[in-house]
Amino acid sequence: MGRAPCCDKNGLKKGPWTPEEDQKLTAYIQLQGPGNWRLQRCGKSCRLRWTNYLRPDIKRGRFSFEEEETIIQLHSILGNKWSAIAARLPGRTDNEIKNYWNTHIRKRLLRNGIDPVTHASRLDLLDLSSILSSALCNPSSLLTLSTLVGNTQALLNPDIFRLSTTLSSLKQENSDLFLQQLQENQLCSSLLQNQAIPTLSSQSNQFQNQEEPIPACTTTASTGPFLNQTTPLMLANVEGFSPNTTSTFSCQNSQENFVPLNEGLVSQPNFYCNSTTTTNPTVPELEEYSGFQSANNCYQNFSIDSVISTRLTSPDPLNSPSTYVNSSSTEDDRECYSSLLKFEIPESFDIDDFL
DNA sequence: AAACGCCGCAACCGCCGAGGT
DNA sequence: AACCTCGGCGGTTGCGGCGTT
Repeated sequence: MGRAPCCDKNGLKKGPWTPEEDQKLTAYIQLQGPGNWRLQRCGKSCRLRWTNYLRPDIKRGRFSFEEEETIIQLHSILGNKWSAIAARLPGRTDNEIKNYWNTHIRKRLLRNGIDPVTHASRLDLLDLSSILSSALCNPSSLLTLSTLVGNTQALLNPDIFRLSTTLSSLKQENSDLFLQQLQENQLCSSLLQNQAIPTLSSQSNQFQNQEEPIPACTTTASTGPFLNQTTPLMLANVEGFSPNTTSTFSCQNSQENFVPLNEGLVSQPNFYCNSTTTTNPTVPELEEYSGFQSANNCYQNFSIDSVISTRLTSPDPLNSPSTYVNSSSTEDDRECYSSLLKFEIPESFDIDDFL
């Protein structure tokens, strides 16, 4: 206990590495191989520099969407075992994954109402706007939402409860009008057209029939803490976020039919928004990132995060940042949100009443 | 243009276990 | 058995870049 840092011994150099030092270390390792990390810096520093930066097989650049999903899935099983997670992500280091988790994924999970430690869905963390926007665009989810909220009173947020109950009653009282409004909407019309597209349904049959229980995970994740802790809530959420709904919405620049909502309500729409589809959205592109594609990816099948995260840029593994919507969004983001929420709200629906 | 604050990442720190003496 | 060294790991920090005011 309390041992002095190794770098304090012998006056070894600390701090950022210079290109010359990098060259030296690389040349040394190419000659001698890794190990015996005692050069002009402490062994630890040399080893870290090599494993985290100089190693030739390190993959540089942004994490791809698939990598992100893998990290989340593995984290739900392994916890903060970064080295174990890194071992399953070729070219990525534990340090890189750890940093990415702390700076990106963790925040995103929190925004989406998921505890990043337990991966449990927490309504008290969930952004109310997520629920509202999804519920409004998917009337079939209203009752599910109500059920979800009713079944989780321990976590109940009064705003969410009011939201769900009011939306449910709204749907029941004015279901014809409500559905008509949605169907007349351009985007929701495209939803109805796209529902018959087989490529989506082929790999997400478990979501098609909402009466059917989602099959148990067949991977090793089935025994992990994630499923045990989160399945009930996740199921409820997934029911509300059918892949059809997700695939329907896309970025369009047109502002027609857009009814501005309260700023807070549009801060976090729940649909992937690929920049490549801004003018001509296509189902395959959305499908690619929908999170429902991978049949053997257990986490994706259950992850609310997979469903409600909003991707704004193309997931080019090298250049594209994995940008997700948050409350401090840019103008571009807002433009995207605006088009995402191109529907009309029935007059009887009082937004202010929710807020 | 300058000041300020935020964010991301590289590097460091402290602890632990394995292996050697 | 006790001690030491080393490699490995997760947590934390500090600096530089960038955006905002």
